Amino acid sequence: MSQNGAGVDLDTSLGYLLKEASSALRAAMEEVLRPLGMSVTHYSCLELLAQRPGLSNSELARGAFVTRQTMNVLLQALERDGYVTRPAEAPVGKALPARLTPRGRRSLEKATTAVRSVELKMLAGMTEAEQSAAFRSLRSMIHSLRDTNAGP
Amino acid sequence: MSQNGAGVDLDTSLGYLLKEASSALRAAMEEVLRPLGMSVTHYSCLELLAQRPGLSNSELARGAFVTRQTMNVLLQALERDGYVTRPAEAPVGKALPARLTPRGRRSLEKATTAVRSVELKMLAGMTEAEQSAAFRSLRSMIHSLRDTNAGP
DNA sequence: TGACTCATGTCAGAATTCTGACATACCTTG
DNA sequence: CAAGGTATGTCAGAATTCTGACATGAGTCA
Repeated sequence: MSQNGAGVDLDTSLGYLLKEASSALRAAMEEVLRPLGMSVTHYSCLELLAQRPGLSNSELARGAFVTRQTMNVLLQALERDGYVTRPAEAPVGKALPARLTPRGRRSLEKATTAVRSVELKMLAGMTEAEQSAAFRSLRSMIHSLRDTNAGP
Repeated sequence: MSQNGAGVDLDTSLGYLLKEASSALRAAMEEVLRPLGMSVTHYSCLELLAQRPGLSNSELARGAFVTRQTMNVLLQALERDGYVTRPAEAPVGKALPARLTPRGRRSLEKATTAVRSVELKMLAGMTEAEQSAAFRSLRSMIHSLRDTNAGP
């Protein structure tokens, strides 16, 4: 085990561990959201709108790490089901600012409770200092990976 | 900004940061693997086989965080194109141990070089101690999230 | 003013991944 | 030994997500 020195060695690869953790988190979130009939992207969209009302479709897409097109499909469904409202015309440009309806806010409440339990479980076993260290590490990774090829 | 105390607050959520980092890593890997005509799952499969020859389809699926069915589709393509070989009959049970062909090994070499550059870029700006801390943090998160509902 | 660039919303089709289901093989338990 | 439980490979269809493309609105610059 862990004999290969030339490769990337999955056992000691931070990238692999990152994917593993992310996968575990996603699975845990899906598990608690399924009883509420909500997907992770679905929840992410509502949570983003709760914290930053008026985000456009494209901004929501970036915040949820999906494409504009995917978020558009979701937003249309959320709008049709009365969780979200968008003006018929753009106040400026083409961007339509989306907002939660009372129904959307109510739906989000339960989901937030469920998701927070997952987040707490994930943080269990880590001291405050370790959590800070994790936070800094992830921020550093994200920063280093940004603009992979920003050459001339 | 960060005014909401009731929600999960994306700006301070380790879960959100985890997803962001994972997303950035995946994008960076896709970028360097695309010129080689290889997807991330494609690469993951080859890397797994290089480090643990004889893994079965199901084991590869778990290692690459996809379903058996998805990995099966990939494996059949890899076998058809001569990157991987599997015996016609299972030596024991139903599991077919897969192995890299010389061609598969050669293909993996270039990919590994590309992926390692991404991993190094991701680690840039972190001290050895910080890397260790990140490693421990991620391990802790994974452990805490395992077996969410293992109750009776 | 006019040409150019960039971001956005949206439609349509393709590609990928997943869920459901079935048959088979091993292992445990009584 | 028989029965139940678990794991595997695989097929088929559904659902999700992505890529490609187009038109529109706003800002930039000569």
